[in-house]
Amino acid sequence: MQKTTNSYGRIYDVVKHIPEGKVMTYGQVARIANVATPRVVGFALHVNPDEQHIPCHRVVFADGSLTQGYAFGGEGVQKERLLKEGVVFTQKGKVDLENSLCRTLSNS
DNA sequence: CTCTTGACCATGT
DNA sequence: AACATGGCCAAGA
Repeated sequence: MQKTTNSYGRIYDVVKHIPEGKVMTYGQVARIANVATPRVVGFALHVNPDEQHIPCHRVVFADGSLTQGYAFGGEGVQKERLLKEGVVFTQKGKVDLENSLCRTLSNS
């Protein structure tokens, strides 16, 4: 596993491994995927070659806010999707990182 | 090879 | 608290 495909392959693998009801920040994914900067993560998800198998909606900002600028299928759909998965949101419209942030994958 | 842009993050004002 | 700037790395033209 974790074959050294490209940095992208690692990103997709990590994102696909995000458990339901949990979310990860771009920086977190970048760190676990051994990617240089979170920008590459965002870029990788942007190309999104397997959107049906890559839950990019489970990837959020470090603040817990959702993707600004572009949605994978509509505006606000991401939030609806996360809510349906069991992710908790705050009154501020952000993800409750205290409860939904996946840190179990933190690879030392 | 060089320049620009990009689904970010942290800091400063 | 909100807005603006800098820095990081990679891919496209």
